[in-house]
Formats: sequence, structure tokens, C-alpha cells
Amino acid sequence: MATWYVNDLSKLTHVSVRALHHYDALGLLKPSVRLANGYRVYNWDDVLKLQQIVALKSFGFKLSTIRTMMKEQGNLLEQLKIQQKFVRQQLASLQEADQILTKVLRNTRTSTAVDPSTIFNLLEVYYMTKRLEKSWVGKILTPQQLDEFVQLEKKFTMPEHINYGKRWAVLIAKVRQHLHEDPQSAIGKQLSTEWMELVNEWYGDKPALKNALWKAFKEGKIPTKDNDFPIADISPEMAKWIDAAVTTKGKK
Amino acid sequence: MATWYVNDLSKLTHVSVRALHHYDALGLLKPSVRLANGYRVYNWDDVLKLQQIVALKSFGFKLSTIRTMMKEQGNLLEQLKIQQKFVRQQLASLQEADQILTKVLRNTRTSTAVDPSTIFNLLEVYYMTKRLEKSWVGKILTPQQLDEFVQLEKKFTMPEHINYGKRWAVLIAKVRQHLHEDPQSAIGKQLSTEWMELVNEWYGDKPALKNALWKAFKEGKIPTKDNDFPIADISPEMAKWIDAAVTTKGKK
DNA sequence: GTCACGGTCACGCGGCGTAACCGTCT
DNA sequence: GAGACGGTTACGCCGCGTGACCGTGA
Repeated sequence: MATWYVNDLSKLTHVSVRALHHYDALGLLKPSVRLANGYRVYNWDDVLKLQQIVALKSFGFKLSTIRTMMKEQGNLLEQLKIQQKFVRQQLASLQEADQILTKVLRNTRTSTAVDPSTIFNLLEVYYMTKRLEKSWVGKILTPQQLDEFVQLEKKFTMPEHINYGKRWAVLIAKVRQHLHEDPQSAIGKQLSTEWMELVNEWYGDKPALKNALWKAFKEGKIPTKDNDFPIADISPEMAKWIDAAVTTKGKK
Repeated sequence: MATWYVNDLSKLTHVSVRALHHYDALGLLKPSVRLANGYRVYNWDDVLKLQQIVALKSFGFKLSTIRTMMKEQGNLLEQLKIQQKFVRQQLASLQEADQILTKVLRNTRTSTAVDPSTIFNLLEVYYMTKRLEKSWVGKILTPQQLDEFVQLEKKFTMPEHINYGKRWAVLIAKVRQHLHEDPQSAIGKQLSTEWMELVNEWYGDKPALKNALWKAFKEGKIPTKDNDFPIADISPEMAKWIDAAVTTKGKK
């Protein structure tokens, strides 16, 4: 009958002695025999169990999960499916990281300048773009428009962002109070003028971007209340009201 | 001048207050101002730094690394390259895990049996195969042969493995002592007979596998001293000696 | 006696989450 | 005086690595 002490088992399986102690303490793999002097003695059933543990570990299962998996041999397949989801999520984010790193390294290889701030800039631009791609912004804009969008975001400083957001909040509140009135009224004309000024302040030289966003607002494709984007607090009704006020005044 | 308290900054950037405290303690991101009452005040330079931190974090950099990267703006590109290597290694192992999970799930979906031991078995077989693919075994055998090899490994129990390994060690030691003698001598015949018996005990019904491994031995493509594989302690000289002893005796 | 191997604490790391407890008041 | 917000400890989690210190003798 073949048996192993910790050291032997460790060499046989490439699992450290410390890890074996750990698994014992966790109740994950208890040696089937304990000598009077405390020595752990593993038989080959234990070896088989250990190999299963190692395999499961390689899929990223936590030790506690592995333990329950091996005790209650229950819904194993479910567990595997769940784990696969996890694995694929990790895969996805790692792939994104890899892509961004690749882009940055490519761009900096061609240019001779190794300016640190340039590198940081690239990192951030790509990072922001990735994040936006996955939000509603990415679903509304084409890739080129998304690029323009990111560049706009980076063009203004933080305080300018804050300030701009506040002014929008104020104007939106005002408009909301007059939603029941005629868009063509005096107040309608005035508010829509203010509105257009605010819009053009950022998007004036990007008409394609402006139109795409505006269209999305009217179609309600932009989630109301996105804290990252105060402008998003515009309901489709509001957008249409403004549209009505602007359109008849002249050109859009 | 726009400034933020922790809570504001946390909402703005989606970085938890606790994390900001942590970064402060690490010296990674210290608020540029501290009020008399201890309040942390961040200005927008701090916000920019934080965004860089978040971006770098998403690439898997450790906080300590990020700190040195941002202080000494030194060999940034080097760091990025190193990090990309890391990322790609992780990617590779995750992809393997995903592949194995996929195979297991596919195989268990077709069969109606949801027997846990079957699942564990599949997991182990695929896991072993992956490991062997990357070792010298995988470089020597074709995929089909590798499959045969794994099946053989699993066909025998642990004690049988051990026993077999010991018998090989004994025989190899004996052969080594007679290497200077004529392969065609009596001792040569006897040892080569024992040798073939041992070989056929495992590989008797897998001639292709047997030949592939034997060829590799003679060409020295198998690293001497692989503790996982006692047989591997056979030098090319030894293999050729045995070959000479066997060949002239009759058929190979 | 020494060496090699066995054992049991117990701290360390990484990046925070999560109380607990206390002072401030943007 | 109460509530929202600020602060500072400090322990917990995960999977062990790495000693330190001590007993055994497969």
C-alpha cells in the first residue's frame, strides 16, 4: 500500500508543503491517516483528490468553493458554467487592457518623443474610449464620433466641465418649468436661444456629433439621470419642446 | 477654483472613499490641501492624477508600481511592455481554462449521465493533456498520440505507477553498469529482454506511441532527470545500446 | 550529537470592505 | 439636538510564503 508523507506528496504533485498544510487546516484535503507523532500520511485516494483540487484551482475556483463542490457533489455543471462566465469576463477585460497597451506602444514607437505626459495622455484617451464604448454613448455614436467626443472631453479642463454642467442644470430646470407653455412663446424663444448657445459652446464645430446626440435625446435613448453626464437629465419631451421652439425660429 | 471633499470626489470618479483614504496613506494620491480639521481637499490636478491611477490600475499595475511610475517618470515604456507580457500570460492561462471548460460542458451536454465522477474525470484528462502539451511530451508526440498517452496514464492506479517507476529505476541502474560491455553478450540479451517486457507492459498495445517515444530517447530529445517521469533517466547511449542488443536478436 | 524531516504558531502581502467610535458643521 | 459628513484606528478576506521554534527518527 503506497503512502506518502507531506514532503513526498509535495514532490510528487508539485504542491508546496505549506499548501498541503493549508488544505488540511481548511478541511479541503485531510490526510486519511495521522500517526501518533502527528505526521500526516496520505494514501493514493488522497493523491487523486489532490489532483482534482489542482485542476479545479487552475480554473480559478476558490478553495472554499472547491471544498463544497467535492463534498456535496451537487450541481457540478452549474458551477462549471458559472465559473466559465467569470473566466470569460476576466478574459474580456484582459483583452481590452492588452489592446490598449498595444495601441499605446505602437503609437509611441513611431514617434521619437518619449514624453511621459504624452504616454499618460494616450493611456487615458484609450481608457476613456473603452469605457464610453460600453455605455450608452458607445451605442449611439459611430467610432469616429466617439473619438471626437473623447477629444472634446479632454479639451476642456475640469473646472470648465463642472461649470458647464452647472449651467446646464440651471437651464434645464428653467425649461422644465415652462414645458406646458407654447414653445413658440417669448419664453420659448429665449430659452431655446440660451439652449443653442450652450450646445454650440462645446459642439459648435462638431455638427455630426451634435446631431447624433440630439437625435438620441429625442428618441429617449439616453438614460435620464446619469450622474456622469448632467446633460442627460433631458427628457424626450423636453428635447422635442426645444426642437419646436428652435425649428420655427429659423434654421436648426 | 473647483475643489472636492472625499465624498464628492468619490462620486465624481467612482472611486470609493476608503480607496481614497488608502491612496493617501500609501502616498499615492495625497490631497493637495488639508484643512485644519483634517478634511481632505482635492483640486483638479488631483482629479487628473486619480484618473491616471484608475487607468493604470485597469492594466493590472500594482499600486506601489503606479506610485513609482508617476514619481520618477523614468522608463515608462519599459514598464508598459513588461506589463503587457504579464497580461498576455494571464490571457493565455485563462484561455486554456476556458477551452477546457468548454470541452467538458460540451461533452456532458450530449451525454445524459451527470455522474460527478465522470465530470471530474473529464476535467483531469483535459487538464493533464494541457500540461503535457507544454512539456517535452507534447513536443514529441502528435495530438492523437498524446491522447493515447494520457489514457494510458489514467489506466493504471497510483500504486501501479509507483511500482512501475521503481522497476524501471532498478533496470536502468543495472544497464548502466554494463554499458561498456558488448550489447550482444549474454548480459546484453538478458537485460534487453527484461527491458522489452517492461516496455510492453504499458505500451504493448500502442506501437505508434512506443516507437515515437523510443525514437525520442535515441535522439536525446527527452531531458534526463525528469522527476515526474523516471523513465526519462535514459541517456541516448543507453537507448542505442539496448537497441543494438535487441535488433540483432531478432525483430525489433 | 547532528541532520533531515515532521509539527505548530504567527506575521506578511494587496487592496481595499466594513465596522466602530469620535469630532465637525462646505 | 440630530443628521450628514469628516476623521482615525483596526480587523477581515485569500492563498499561501516565509520564518521561528520545537519535537522525532519512515
